[in-house]
Amino acid sequence: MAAPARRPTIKDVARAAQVSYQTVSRAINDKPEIDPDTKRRVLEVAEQLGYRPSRHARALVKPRPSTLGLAVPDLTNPFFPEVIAGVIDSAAAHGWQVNVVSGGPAAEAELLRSFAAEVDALVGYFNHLDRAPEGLDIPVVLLDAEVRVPRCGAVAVNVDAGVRAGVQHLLDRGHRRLGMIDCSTSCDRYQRRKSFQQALADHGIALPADAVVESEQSVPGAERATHRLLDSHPETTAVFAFNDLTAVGVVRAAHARGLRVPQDCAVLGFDGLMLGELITPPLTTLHIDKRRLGALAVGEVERLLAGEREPAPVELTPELVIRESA
Amino acid sequence: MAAPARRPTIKDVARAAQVSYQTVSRAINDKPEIDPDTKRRVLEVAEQLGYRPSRHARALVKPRPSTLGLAVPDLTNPFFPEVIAGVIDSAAAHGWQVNVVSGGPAAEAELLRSFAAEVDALVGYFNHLDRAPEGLDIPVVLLDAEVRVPRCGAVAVNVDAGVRAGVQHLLDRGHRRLGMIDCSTSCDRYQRRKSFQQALADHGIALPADAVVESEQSVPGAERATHRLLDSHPETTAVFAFNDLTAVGVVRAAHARGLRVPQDCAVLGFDGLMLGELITPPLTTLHIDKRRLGALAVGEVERLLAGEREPAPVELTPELVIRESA
DNA sequence: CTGAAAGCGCTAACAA
DNA sequence: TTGTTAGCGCTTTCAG
Repeated sequence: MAAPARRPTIKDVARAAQVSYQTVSRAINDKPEIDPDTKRRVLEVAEQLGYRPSRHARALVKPRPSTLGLAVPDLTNPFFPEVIAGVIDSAAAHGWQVNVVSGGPAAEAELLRSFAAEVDALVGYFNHLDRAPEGLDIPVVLLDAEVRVPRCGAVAVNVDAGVRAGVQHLLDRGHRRLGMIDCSTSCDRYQRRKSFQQALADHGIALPADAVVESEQSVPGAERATHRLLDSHPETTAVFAFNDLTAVGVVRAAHARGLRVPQDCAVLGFDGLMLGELITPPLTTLHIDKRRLGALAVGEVERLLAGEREPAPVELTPELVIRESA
Repeated sequence: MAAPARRPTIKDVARAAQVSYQTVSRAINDKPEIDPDTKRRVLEVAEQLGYRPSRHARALVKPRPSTLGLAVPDLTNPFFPEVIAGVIDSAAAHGWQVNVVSGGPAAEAELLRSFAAEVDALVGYFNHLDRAPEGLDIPVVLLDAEVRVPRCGAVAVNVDAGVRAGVQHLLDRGHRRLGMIDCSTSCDRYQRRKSFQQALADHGIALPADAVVESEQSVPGAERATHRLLDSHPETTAVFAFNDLTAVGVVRAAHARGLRVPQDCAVLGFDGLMLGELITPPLTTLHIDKRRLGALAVGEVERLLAGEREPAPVELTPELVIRESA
């Protein structure tokens, strides 16, 4: 009968090397109290047997966090991969792995339950959660959360500051008839809209209610929304888009209507994606340092793991990058 | 003295519920041999205590693969997030988590060692590995691997077929003076170049050696490379780009030289990124179903896990998508 | 239906 | 320097 394809354990190594299995443990863990020769021999045998310690057995004995769960709504939106990269890089510095899940709202509830069971901490966008993921005793860091959740870390983008900087820029350029393409799918539901309305109000600029139009968070969705906006408000000279992805849609719709960007219709994005630099005209946008966002989230995980109860929410302020679209 | 913040274990639940801890096990594992009432009560207590079973202890007792490692070279390249999405989705169907690592070649060797220790299978792009990752007894699936590696699964893109379809298209459009922007960073090092040269040779079209120019895999890199190409070969009427990212660079460089695309200089991409649809003019490209690529890779993992030794390499053929750039 | 006992692979005491 | 003994949290026999 053939030997079972079972992975070799520490005991197999011990047997093969003619030592007790604790000695093997010492060898592979680089402990001082072991004879160099024995160690070398043990290591050799281990190598030869293809031995690799079981992470589960190890984790059982010395429990320390090893895996971080990261939930993003949509890998297709170029915003998120950069956040992921930021998380992965900083997590690596702590020796943590990153488990990524990506799923729409539907997946969220169910997914999260099983997912969370497998990680030592959780960071992510939880759009449709009014409160913290329930029954989790692991640290949770919310990204762009609309509300503060007790016992959860949070890193947010200072949308208000960003929107105000954008509005200021548009006003500086002489625009008075503004419109907005907004999306409701984000965690900071309507934050951009509220800030936009408030900023204009503060400047005494009128904004018809239907000059803010709702859109899917996609290029074609934004194109349709823009047509609706410009149909009802052809006098619009500048459009504030929910993000760069939708801004691209706005530009396309404007072009389709024979409008020049920015002369006839200025377009302002949000996010600062590479994509925005590449289209014609290059997008003026409120740039967010997405990698840093990810890194900050990991920082919060660290604090939570260290026992901090209610870390103050961390904020990232977008920076106006003026290119050609506005 | 305050209670330690230790996570409740199965024993804590047992104590609280006044049963033995095996009974708790039965309850949480939905075993038949348990009184419904007891079960409900136990579950209640567990819930209330915030009990969650330890994945490590579980995995120790019933060893079954739970985590899949996924290595991609660059999260910033929009190609990879889609592959990741494909992997995550199919992995989820198996109840597997996905650990993502992203790292350049530098990270690769060292990273991989520690990374691989934590996963039950590995799929990814291993650019600079001539042979399979060593000393891994876990299943490995290579993406776009240049060479077959014993005992490893592989899913590859049929670059040759793609390139030939692209070349055919260019020739059909009447182009005879072709150039290529190639990158060396990929796993299928020089595969595109070789196919390109061969395809042209098969059609009896001359291709000067320096009409294939090497580029960084980035937009600005491709811009520079294109200028070099067009400086030495101003007669070029069509450029085959390594991928869509570089194709964007080619288009920009052409525009910068006052060339119209495609009239003065046609540009053909590879990959089929959303980005390509969004730029001006929209890119004609060889579209790869990236999600499917990821899904296929998971399929190979499954086979390897099932004990198959040398699965035949799986191939995906790019599809020509004709838009406006060529 | 429920409890007791063994053991998964490993590390950390403690002895020798 | 090495081996012995526990025990991490859990599932699975096997008795009761």
